[in-house]
Amino acid sequence: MPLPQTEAPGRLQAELMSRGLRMTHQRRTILSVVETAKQHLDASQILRKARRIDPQIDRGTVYRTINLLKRHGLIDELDLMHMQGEKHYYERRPQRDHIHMACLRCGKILEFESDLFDRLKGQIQRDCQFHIVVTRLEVGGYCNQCRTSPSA
Amino acid sequence: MPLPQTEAPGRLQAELMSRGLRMTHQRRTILSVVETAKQHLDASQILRKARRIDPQIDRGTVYRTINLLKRHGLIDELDLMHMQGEKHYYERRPQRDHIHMACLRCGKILEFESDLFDRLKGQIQRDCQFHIVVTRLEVGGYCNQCRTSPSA
DNA sequence: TCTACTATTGCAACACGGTATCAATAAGAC
DNA sequence: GTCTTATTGATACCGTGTTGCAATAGTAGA
Repeated sequence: MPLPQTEAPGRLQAELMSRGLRMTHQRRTILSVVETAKQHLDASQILRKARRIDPQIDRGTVYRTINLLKRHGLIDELDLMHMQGEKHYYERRPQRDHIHMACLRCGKILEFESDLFDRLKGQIQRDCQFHIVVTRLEVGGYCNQCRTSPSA
Repeated sequence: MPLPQTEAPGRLQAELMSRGLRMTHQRRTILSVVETAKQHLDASQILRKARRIDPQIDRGTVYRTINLLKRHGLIDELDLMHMQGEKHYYERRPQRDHIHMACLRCGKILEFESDLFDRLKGQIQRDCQFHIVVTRLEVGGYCNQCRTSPSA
């Protein structure tokens, strides 16, 4: 059951098309999965969700599309402190960078935006004369519940 | 050619012994490699260097020792923006956290300490009520030379 | 120094994320 | 519709990291 071709293209799809890339229905499917994701997905989760829409989709195509989106700066790759295995997680690149905090006990992922973080990036650019393309700040530790709950 | 048993134990070795762990000569060898490393090493580099000292050392032992050091908070694991493959790099945990900057063109790794970073961590602990165990701030971009050199 | 206990090792097989190759297919321009 | 060529699916492959198990070797205690 392919996506209806008439569907209003999401931002990712519009971005890729404006860059002159071919919009295959496999790509459309994968983009819609990434675009509507409620949490951070890894490659195999993206594949699974994409196959619910188009069961023929291949693993390789998912990896190739992820790389395409990465190269175009449309998604960010996260490790989330490698809490389970060595997989990577993806999210649409946000307007403003944020920090990911992973609770080492319950596995919850928290996000946090901060002026200090923005200023720190400015400092890096200035003091190190380093032109920043992408940043990744991940923090491992214990969230409020896990810190304070009985058997912590 | 095993390390002389009389060698003054490094800090890593002393730490592990003080925690009551068995000090095998394989561990001593691996610790000495990690401790004397001039740059960030990945697991297979650690194995190669360790085998120059003790050719019998097994890959599994290297991974087990790395995990041991990680669990005890004695080394930090880095991704260095996955510039080549999915391997991880290791370094002794420093007194003060620092930022890693990876040049996407020449591959150079720069390190940077910053008060702003320290303050940001404080803010995270306070505002998010999150108890920080480990942080990793990695930045990908272009270093000064690569930004300004002709064919950049 | 010897003994006994058990953590640790080497080995080999495995799990898994991700990549490469290549013929077949299908976007999209004309 | 036709043609060009980017993209796909299939498959084999690579490298990192893990696991199970019998053999080995630290270490504590006598």
